[in-house]
Amino acid sequence: MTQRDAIAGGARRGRRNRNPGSADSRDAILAAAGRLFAEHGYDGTSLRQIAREAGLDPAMVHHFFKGKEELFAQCVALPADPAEVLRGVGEQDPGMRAEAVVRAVVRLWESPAQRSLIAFIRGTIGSRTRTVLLRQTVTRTVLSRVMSGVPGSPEEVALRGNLVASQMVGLMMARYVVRLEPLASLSPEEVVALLSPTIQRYMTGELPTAAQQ
Amino acid sequence: MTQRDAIAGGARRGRRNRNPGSADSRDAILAAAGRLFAEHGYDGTSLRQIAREAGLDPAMVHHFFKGKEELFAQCVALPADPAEVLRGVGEQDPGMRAEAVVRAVVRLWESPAQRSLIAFIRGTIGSRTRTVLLRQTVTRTVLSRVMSGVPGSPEEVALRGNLVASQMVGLMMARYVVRLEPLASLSPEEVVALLSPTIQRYMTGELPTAAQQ
DNA sequence: AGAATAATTCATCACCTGATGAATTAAAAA
DNA sequence: TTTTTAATTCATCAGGTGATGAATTATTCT
Repeated sequence: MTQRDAIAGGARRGRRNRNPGSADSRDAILAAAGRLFAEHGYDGTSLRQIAREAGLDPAMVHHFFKGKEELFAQCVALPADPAEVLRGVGEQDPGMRAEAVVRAVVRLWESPAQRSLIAFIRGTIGSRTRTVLLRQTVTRTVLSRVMSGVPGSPEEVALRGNLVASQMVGLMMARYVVRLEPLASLSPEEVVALLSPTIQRYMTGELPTAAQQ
Repeated sequence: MTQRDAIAGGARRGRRNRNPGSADSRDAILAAAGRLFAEHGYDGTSLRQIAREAGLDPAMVHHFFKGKEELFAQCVALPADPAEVLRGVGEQDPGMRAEAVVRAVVRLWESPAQRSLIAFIRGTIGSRTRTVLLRQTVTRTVLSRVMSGVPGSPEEVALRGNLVASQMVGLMMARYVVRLEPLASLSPEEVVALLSPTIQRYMTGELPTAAQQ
């Protein structure tokens, strides 16, 4: 009598005899992990919570993923290819590029990738070592595309890129992470209209220097 | 022979016979906790790490503080009284207030409170529940002061406040948390000069609306 | 001097964490 | 059909976590 007593709470062992219509266990884990990472951050989320949320045994997580780090990476790596999100932006004339940049970023954050992005932010900001990775990603893959072709010395362009990044990061934090109202409820186009002038000034406008005492 | 063998590694029990010039243990704990919370966030920092960093027994933490939550609160609550930091800003004419606002914020972040502020950010962003607290703090105690006396309907002023917050939050993240270069190395006055026009426009300038269609 | 109080260490507790390996069962491949 | 592979559960490990209570020693109060 190897068969378990059906009345005893524990689920039967072994492979399930059918996928009852719903998604794969692997996807269930990814979905649950995405929600929880986005809500409680990396350290604040345990594999057992994820398994419980997905209705599975904790060991399944290790069966499908090498460990917590890999699961987090899988949850967070998908959001979007920067090259894809910023497609066409680099070819726009720098003097009119701001609107395209803001629109691309807002589009991305309105997409289903939003949860992964929030998880990424929460998981990344929480640790200094992970923050280094964020900085490299931002400068090498995002800013290089956004700022390509902008006139000026390399240092000046780098500074302009930093300013652009500061406003865009602030937008993401305020609108999507902290959810300040009424900013969080604005339509995408309203956001584009409100921020584009700032971004354009940072990219190609006049940059004031510090007043000499 | 209740006395411990001096050769055995363990330190002698009981109260230390003198403060050898250095700071109190309580302060050592606060200092170590501040550093570690700022570096690894709330969940990523353990009481044992803090005690080790401070050169003390882990039980000391519970002797001086009720628990981890209270220690974090003590580390993070001190940074600054918003009323103090923004002293005088509210009385400035709204049409010329931006510079004062940016300068006050940058001054605060250049002060010794910086570590606590970073710890606060790291600890707060990591969790959704804590983020709610951040939102209330920002809107009720900071924005209300910054935006007092700005003309316009309440909704419009709230939106302007959100925009100001988005740029200031972005500045803090980019310059102090992520440390984008060259922005992180600029002098305070250069930062003030670069950001003030944006802040002023958000506070009292023209706000473009979304283009129809 | 004696009593009260504060600082310090130690030995634990109960719990949670990520991880591993074996056993069991179904599906897929041969 | 037989074999192989994949999915699932269980029992468990070693270690870290926050927390507590008692024992020990010094300082301070009376």
